[in-house]
Amino acid sequence: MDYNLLAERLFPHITKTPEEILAQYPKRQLPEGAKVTRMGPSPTGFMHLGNLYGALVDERLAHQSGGVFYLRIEDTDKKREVEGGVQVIIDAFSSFGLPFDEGATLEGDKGDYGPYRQSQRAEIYQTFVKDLMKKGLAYPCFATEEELAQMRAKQEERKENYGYYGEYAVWRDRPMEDIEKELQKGTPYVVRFRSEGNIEHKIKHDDLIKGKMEVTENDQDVVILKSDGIPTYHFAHVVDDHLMGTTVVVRGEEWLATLPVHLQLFRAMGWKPPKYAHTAQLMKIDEVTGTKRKLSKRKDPELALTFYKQQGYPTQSVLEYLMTLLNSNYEEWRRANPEKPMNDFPFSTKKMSVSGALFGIDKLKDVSKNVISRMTAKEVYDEIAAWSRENDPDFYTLFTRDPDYTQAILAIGRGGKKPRKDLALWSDAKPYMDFMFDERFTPDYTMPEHVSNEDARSILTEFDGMFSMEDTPESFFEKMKQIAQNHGYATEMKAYKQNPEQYRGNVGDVSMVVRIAIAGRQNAPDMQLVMQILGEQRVHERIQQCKDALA
RNA sequence: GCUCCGUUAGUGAAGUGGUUAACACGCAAGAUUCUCAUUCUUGAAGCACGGGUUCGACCCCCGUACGGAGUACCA
Repeated sequence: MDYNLLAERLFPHITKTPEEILAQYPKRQLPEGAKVTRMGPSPTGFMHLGNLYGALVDERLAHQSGGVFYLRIEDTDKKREVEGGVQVIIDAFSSFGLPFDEGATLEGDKGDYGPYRQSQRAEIYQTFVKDLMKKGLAYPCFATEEELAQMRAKQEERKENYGYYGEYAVWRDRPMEDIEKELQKGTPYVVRFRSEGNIEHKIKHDDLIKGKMEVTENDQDVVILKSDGIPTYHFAHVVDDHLMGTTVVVRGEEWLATLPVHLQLFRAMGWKPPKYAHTAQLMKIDEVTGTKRKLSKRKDPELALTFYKQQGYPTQSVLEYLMTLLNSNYEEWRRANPEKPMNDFPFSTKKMSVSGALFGIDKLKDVSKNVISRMTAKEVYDEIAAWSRENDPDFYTLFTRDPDYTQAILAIGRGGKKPRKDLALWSDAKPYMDFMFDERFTPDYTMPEHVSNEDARSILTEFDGMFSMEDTPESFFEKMKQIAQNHGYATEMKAYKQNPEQYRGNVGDVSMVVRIAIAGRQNAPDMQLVMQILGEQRVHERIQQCKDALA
C-alpha cells in the first residue's frame, strides 16, 4: 500500500505541510510557570453551572500564574449548533466577569493563535490528517451506520468489547482497489487513526485534580475526521491545544475515559501533551429517584446559567459559591479576609474535590447573603434596579422613583460589624421593603396576642403625640418605655418575664404595636430609622389609618 | 458486558497508621436585640460493608455493595 498515494488521492486540495502550519504558531513568550488555559464550549445555546465551574478553574490557573486564558469555540458538530450560540457563550461569561485574554469575540478573533472557531480550522486539521495518512497512521473507513450497528450487536451477543478494533476494523488494511472502488461510487467515509494500543497495557497518568491513576491503553481505531471533513473532538483537541500552546486542559471527568486516545494521538503527532485537570461532576438530586446524578442539560433547565440571573442571584454570589465548591479552604480564607477581592485567594487544583460536588441552593443563599451584606447601599440599589427592570417592571418603577429614598432604606443596618443579612436574591428586596411604598402598603393589623385593640389604639394615640423626627434610637426607645409604663406594661423584659402576671404586657408589645401600625407587619428593620425615612406626615397618616382600622 | 473514577454527619468538606474525626450550610435548644435580620453559646448527627497487613487502621492492600462516567461520524 502506497500511503503517499492514498493521502494525495484523498486530500488533493491540501497543499500545505505540517511544518508550514506549525511555523504560524510560535511558542508563546511567557514567564516561567505561566499557565495557558482555554475554555472550549460548544455553541449549543445552553450554558450551565458546569461550564462556569470549569471556566473559573481555567481563569484562576491562568491569571494566577501570569498566563493566558482564552476562548475557543468548539463548533465541530453542526447538528447540535444553535443560531446565536456563540453569543450565548460570550454573554454568559462576560456577565460573570470572566475576562478572556484572547479568542473568539462577537467581532471576530482576538489574538495570534486563531482562528478560534474550530469550524474555520478545517484546512489545518486536514493537513495533519493527511500527514498522518502518509505515515500510515490513518486510513479511510467506508463502514456505514448500519454496518457499525451490526458490529455492535454482534459484539454484545459475543460479550466482546464494543468498538472498532481488531477483526472489526474492516477497513484498516484494505487494498487500494477497494478504497478506490468506494471513492468512485462516492461513498462517504471517515478517517480513522490506526491504533497500535493494547488493552493489556496500562498507562500511568498524573492528573492535577485526581492525582495518580492508571488507565487502559486504547486499542480502538477512533474516528479523527468525520465525513464532512471536520475533525472529532479528540483530534481537534490534540491539534488545537498543541498549536495554541495550552499548558493545562481543564475539563469534566467524563473525558477521563478518552484520555488514552488523546495521549495516543499526541504521541503519534510527536507532541508533548498538556497537563490535565479533570473536574468532578457537578451533581444534583434527582427529584424522582432521590439519588445523586450528573446534572443534565435536557432534564434540568433550571441549572442553566440564565436561571440564576433571572432569579436574581448576584453574579458574585454564584462565583463565590462555586469557589467554595472548588476549594474547600476558600470559606476559611473568606472569613479571615472579608474585604479582599476573590482573586486574592490562592487557588489550587490540589484542593479540589475528586468526587462529585452537589450544588445546594441553601448554601448558595447563605453565601449570597454575606456577599450582599458587604456591598454598599448604592451598589445594592444599582443591582436591584437592574434586576427588577428586567424581571419586575412594576416594582422597578417604585424602586427607582426616588433613588435617595430607596437607598436610605437599603442603608438601614448596612455596614458595621453585624450587618443585616436580609437579602440573598435581588428578588428578596420586594418583600423586604415593599411596606415603605404606599402603593404596596398592605397592612396586617393583627396585634400581639395579649394586646387588645383598645390598648393598641390608646398606645398609638399617645405615641402619635410624642413622636418626633428629632428622635434618636435612644430617645425613641425611652418614649416606648414611658408609654409602656403609662399603660401598665413592663418597661423591662426581665421584669416582665419574672412576673408576667403583674403586667398587661411589656415594652416589646408597645413597640410591636407601633411597628404594626407603621410597617403593617410584625417584622421590620429599625423602626426609628424607618420612620425618619417615611417622614413625619406619613407616620401620622399610618398611625391614623391603623387606629381607624382597629376601631 | 468492558474500562475508569469515587464512597468521612442531611449537604459540602478537612484530616492523620495512634485525634475528643475539623469547619461550613441546614436542623434543634438557649442567650442577646423592642420585632425581624444579625451576633454568640450549646446540641443531635459521620469514616459504606467484609476480609487482610499491623501492637494499632477512617487512613495501606484485596474483595463486596452502592454511586458516577465512558463505551458515537456529541462534545
